[in-house]
Amino acid sequence: MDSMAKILLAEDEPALGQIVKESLETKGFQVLLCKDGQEALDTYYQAKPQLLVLDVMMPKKDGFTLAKEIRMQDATIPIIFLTAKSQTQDVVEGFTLGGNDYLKKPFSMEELIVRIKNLLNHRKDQVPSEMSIGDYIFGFKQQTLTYKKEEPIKLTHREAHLLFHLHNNKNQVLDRSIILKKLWGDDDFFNARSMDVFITKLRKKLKRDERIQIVNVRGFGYKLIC
Amino acid sequence: MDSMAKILLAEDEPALGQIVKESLETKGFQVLLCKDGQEALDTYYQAKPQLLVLDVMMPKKDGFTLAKEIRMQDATIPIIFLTAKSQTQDVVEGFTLGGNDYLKKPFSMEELIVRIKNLLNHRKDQVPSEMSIGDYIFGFKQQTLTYKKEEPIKLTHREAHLLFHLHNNKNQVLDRSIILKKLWGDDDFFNARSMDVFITKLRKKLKRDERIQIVNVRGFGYKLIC
DNA sequence: AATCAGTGTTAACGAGTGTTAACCGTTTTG
DNA sequence: CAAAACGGTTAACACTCGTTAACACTGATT
Repeated sequence: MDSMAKILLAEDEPALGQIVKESLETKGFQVLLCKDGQEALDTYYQAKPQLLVLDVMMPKKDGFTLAKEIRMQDATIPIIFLTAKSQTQDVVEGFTLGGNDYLKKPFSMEELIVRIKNLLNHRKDQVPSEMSIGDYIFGFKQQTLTYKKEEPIKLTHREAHLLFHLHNNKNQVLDRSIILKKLWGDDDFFNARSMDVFITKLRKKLKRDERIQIVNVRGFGYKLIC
Repeated sequence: MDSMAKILLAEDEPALGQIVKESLETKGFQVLLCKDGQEALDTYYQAKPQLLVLDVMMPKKDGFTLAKEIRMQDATIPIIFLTAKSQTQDVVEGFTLGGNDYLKKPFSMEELIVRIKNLLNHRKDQVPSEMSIGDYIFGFKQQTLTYKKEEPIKLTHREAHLLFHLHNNKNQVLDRSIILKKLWGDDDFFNARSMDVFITKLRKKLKRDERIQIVNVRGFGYKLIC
């Protein structure tokens, strides 16, 4: 299984990229090495790898921006970020949940391999594609909400991710800034307002079961009650 | 209350499973014994237990993988892992946060029972979602006050928390500074006045049942009488 | 190339929530 | 009794959030 896995590696420093590529290949992975973010995005669409290893600082498109675009296409593909130690902790942490992980440079190859194997193996188990919310069934990967036996309601990427995090923290207050960093990568005024819009959209789509509520906690965040 | 608690026990070794099941049953728990991870997952969905005791090493689906899936459904259900001593410490520790705990095999039944009771009791303290105050039903989680069969009155976050603390200390004087520190994080002049405003608001919303009163104890705090 | 549908962002306005100030009566203190 | 302290209540205010709609961007289709 692992032996066939296709890995996309985006690293702008040629020497490092080559070493990592070769090391991974000796472990039986197929490695696609890209030297900048744009090339990585193109390669992603073309080759559909099972896992991404992205340098954060890259020409043309940085790792986070790239990751966000790819997450629009695939909500669950595991991503490992390679970060320089100068990278601030909190920015990185915003990305580490979900199918993500990160490694600080310099890192050992063993460590990278362990994490790759871990993400590839446990992936299927980590995100059970369907979860129940009240009388709804929420298909995260399918991006659908199904009320009892009715026609599934389609969710957009943002809606599905937002609901996913709310559900993971159901009956607890989920901090605005945590959601914003996870979904938008940053916490600024406009993102915050955008998020409010999606809360409205989710409330509409969830209103068939009145036991389910998304309650606001002023100044802190939202709480999914079910 | 505990006596009615449903516990899911997943343990692949039949002899051990049977012993634990019977021991817990003599303590008044209802025990659902499953012999592998897959069966446990099915049983979980069907029976909705209040607590899980999972062997880590099991056929079909190991305890950690199982726990992850169940956590997607319920982020707060307490889980106790049973681990062989060969299990490395650090792997186990990754799972001990949240509502989790673990026991190294071999373990004593007393120890298991203590931990079960501990987790079940703590949990109840954490979220007794509904409590009755006179003829009202106070939904703390839902932030509502329902008088008999009428339309629920909505409470704001502050109102709900304030009432929650008053109710937790009903018929006793609750010190001003304690509430202020818990709800406002600090005890200063302005917060104190703000709190008085909320007391007024609560009194209004509680006035349908005249047996309920929020009495001021000059210089000390408030007392909820019901 | 032009149009269209889907998605996400920005803007604008109104409603909800919490804080502060002001005024009042009551109780305590000197 | 007068002054001070305390608390009740209301209203004004500032800030946050809910909601709608317009707009921008992307891909797909014709």
